[in-house]
Amino acid sequence: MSTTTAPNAAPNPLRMIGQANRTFARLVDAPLRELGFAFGQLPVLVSLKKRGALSQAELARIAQVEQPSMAQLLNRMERDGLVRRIADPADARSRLISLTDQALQRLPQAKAVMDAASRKALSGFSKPEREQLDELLSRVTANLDDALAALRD
Amino acid sequence: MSTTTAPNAAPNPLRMIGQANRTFARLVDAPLRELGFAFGQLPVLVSLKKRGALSQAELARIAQVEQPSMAQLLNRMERDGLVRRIADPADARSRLISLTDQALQRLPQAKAVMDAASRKALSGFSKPEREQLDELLSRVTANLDDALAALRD
DNA sequence: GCAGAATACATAGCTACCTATATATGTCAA
DNA sequence: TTGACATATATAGGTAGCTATGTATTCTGC
Repeated sequence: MSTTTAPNAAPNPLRMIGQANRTFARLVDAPLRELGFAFGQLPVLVSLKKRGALSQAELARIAQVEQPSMAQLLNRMERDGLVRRIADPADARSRLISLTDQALQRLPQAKAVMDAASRKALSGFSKPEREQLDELLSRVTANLDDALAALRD
Repeated sequence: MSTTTAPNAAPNPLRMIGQANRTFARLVDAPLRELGFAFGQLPVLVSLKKRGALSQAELARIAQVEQPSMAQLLNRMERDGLVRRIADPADARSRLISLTDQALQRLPQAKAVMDAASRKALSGFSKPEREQLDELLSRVTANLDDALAALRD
């Protein structure tokens, strides 16, 4: 009946999800910071590398965060020399975001850090188990997205 | 080849975990706020109800957050009249945290909000699927905790 | 061709985490 | 019994998200 490892009885999956998320972020924080990056920036960096210059709105949609969250993230990234915002010739409201050379050069190392942490998170998982986890998690996120969308009516 | 629902190709489980966590928090945010509570407070509230007055350090351990995170959370909870800090007669460094009557009265409704959101998140899951998810997630969190502990040597 | 709706972004202010570091108290061993 | 270490909390400053709201531009229907 001891609870040395699990301080709380109920293994609520949402509690574990929150815990996993924070622990993962802590795990990659220091090595990413050494490279000049931060945890939340990776989806932006990867998308910009893959797809070239994008608008803030597109980046927010890709990263699935709200527009002000993306605006602030890009502010920090611009401040840190990872990203440039240049006026969109086709739309005066918008600016196109693109990677700096520095970001482009160091991105592979950052991806390696993320991949290594992901591998650690899934160590001991067979391929069917990984697939099972992906499937169950995507059903959870779909359910949650539906429930949130139902509120926004 | 359209990507209307999933804007990003790779179904990285850690990405989905982050997404699930944020969507869950957004889902319960408004109803909890209406009750005078917030998302991060629930582990504290539940623990204090179950186990009586506890120190800040114990609460941090239970909620699995760092001590300064818990200190700030308790500051906000005290400000909002949910919690009291009284000097620990046995240790002048410490203060014991306890629930106010207001928090105690409204807590059942807050738990109902959380439970309803959890049920939504897991809707369509059979009992074996829920158990599978719990098991896979607890292995992920254990792996991540181990990896983080390995850094702290 | 223009008024109103929609869109793109910015800003303000909040929660909830984190690391690093400081301060006060307790504990224990020489 | 006192000095060194350990423990409990506080503070400073940062990231990353959120809602609500404001402003500038574009689009659209009449």
